[in-house]
Amino acid sequence: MPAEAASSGGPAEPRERRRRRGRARARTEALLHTLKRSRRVKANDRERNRMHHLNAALDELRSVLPTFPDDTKLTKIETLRFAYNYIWALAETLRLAEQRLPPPPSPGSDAGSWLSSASPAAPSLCASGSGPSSPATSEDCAYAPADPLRIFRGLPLPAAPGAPCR
DNA sequence: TAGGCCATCTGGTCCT
DNA sequence: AGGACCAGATGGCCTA
Repeated sequence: MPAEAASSGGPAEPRERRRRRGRARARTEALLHTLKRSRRVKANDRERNRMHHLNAALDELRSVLPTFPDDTKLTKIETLRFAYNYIWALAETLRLAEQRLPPPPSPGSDAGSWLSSASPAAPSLCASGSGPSSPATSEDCAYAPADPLRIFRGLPLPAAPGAPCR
């Protein structure tokens, strides 16, 4: 190897060689750019896919929540809050029902043992961490039902009992 | 027109 | 190294 090649771009380097080196660098930079670009495009594709899956799961959740004929589609945040309160209300309903039931006939049976916990250990969605016995008390979760049977998504109690509140 | 909701892009971080 | 996850930014659409 000649001495001039060791020092990069020294004054002794022939012009032609410098030019070739510049072209090579430009080529690798362009290659790097396209590589980065294609990785980014692939990552975008995956991210889009991931969000589609997330939305599909959210749609599934919506589909099992009680809705009303003229109901508009729940937003994402509404769906999550509604589901949270719905689960809490169902668990509370079971708890109340269990309190009124006679003790199970066969003590050994574990049927119904899943009902025995006083209330669901509801994971709180709220930063303030409301207790398991009631859902949602923080500002973010301001949709806490006062009545366990009240399935709703955030508006005041219905005027008439039984009327769907939304 | 402002505000809410949403989809998408993007760069950073963590995990396998 | 590559993928998953996350949060911020941006722009479009819709409604009051």
